[in-house]
Amino acid sequence: MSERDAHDIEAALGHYLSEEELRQALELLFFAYRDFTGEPDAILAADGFGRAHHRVIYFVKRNPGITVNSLLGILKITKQSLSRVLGQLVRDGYILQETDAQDRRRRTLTLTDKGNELEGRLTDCQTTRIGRAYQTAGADAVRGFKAVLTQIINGDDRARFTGGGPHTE
Amino acid sequence: MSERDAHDIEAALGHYLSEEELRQALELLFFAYRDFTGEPDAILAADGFGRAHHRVIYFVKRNPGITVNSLLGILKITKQSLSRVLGQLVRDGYILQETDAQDRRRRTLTLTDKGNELEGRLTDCQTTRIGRAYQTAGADAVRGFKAVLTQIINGDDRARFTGGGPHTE
DNA sequence: GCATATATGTCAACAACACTGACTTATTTT
DNA sequence: AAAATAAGTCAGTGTTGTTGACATATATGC
Repeated sequence: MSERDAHDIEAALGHYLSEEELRQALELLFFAYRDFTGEPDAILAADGFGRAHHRVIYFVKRNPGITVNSLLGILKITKQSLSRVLGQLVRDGYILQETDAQDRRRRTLTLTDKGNELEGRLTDCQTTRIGRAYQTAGADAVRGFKAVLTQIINGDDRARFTGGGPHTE
Repeated sequence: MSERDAHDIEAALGHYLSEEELRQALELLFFAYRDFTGEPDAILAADGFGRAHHRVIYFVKRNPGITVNSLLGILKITKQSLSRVLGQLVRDGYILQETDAQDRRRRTLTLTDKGNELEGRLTDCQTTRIGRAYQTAGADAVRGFKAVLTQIINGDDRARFTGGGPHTE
């Protein structure tokens, strides 16, 4: 069967979106994510950290006072995986961990000055890249970019982007 | 300083794109990529494979007869990292490796029937997700999605998406 | 008050996946 | 014949995820 035949059959079955079109999307996501994480990874490696540390620092910055459990909910990794990374960041003075006054079982997490400094350097890499892409592509494209990415995200986390600001539950 | 003041200062400095706007993009990429890779990861785990195997299978499917070196250029990992994964896939009968007739130093890679079957199952997960997102977001949004992602990709790989079909060099 | 649930932390073992560095073999190019 | 290229291999290391078992402190429900 030729490529042409395959396409005809696809169309006949009502597949408006060709396999080629969809595969292009897979590849865009692969290459974009690869390059998007490349620069921060290099900075982190210099401090002896990895991408997991970046994610923790980022979401603590975005959700000051977040609890360990909420962070686990965002990252969708195990407690033991987070513990190793979070423990390092607390020991090395990037994250401050305090007992919550309302519920003394909980530990609230906030960035120290040192943590804020590193977070800024890491995030700058990425916002600069995104900012350039946004400006080149234009405001209309940005709306489309956000609309499609929002739909790619599983329903339970999609609300983070359809409502107001960041939230943790 | 209030949030409002911060925004005013940002605007005064000519930052058309607010930090909030750009951080939202970072998060969209994080959550979308996390969920985008979640289902295939589960399928792969059942076969004793990981995400690295998926990438190899995918790009061999897309570039039949690709050489080891070209694959390294796409994945941007070391020869030793690829070797482990590729070796498994060849041994387990997912990928066929043949000496190139033109240049006998080269090994060309193609999927076996077994490899094609697995590739199909993995890609189906992802194209279904993307297809749904595309249909919900609409054709206009899809153009924006592609435009922004293309700009996020480093210049040397951007041409993959601005010209014709897939290529390997 | 006591039982239960929740939040957190920890120990141990394991696997996937990336890295560096050093080296070999076969083949092609100059 | 020498140099460059393509591929493969061996050894060691580090990050990041997993499972399973268990411990401690605190809060909540009856």
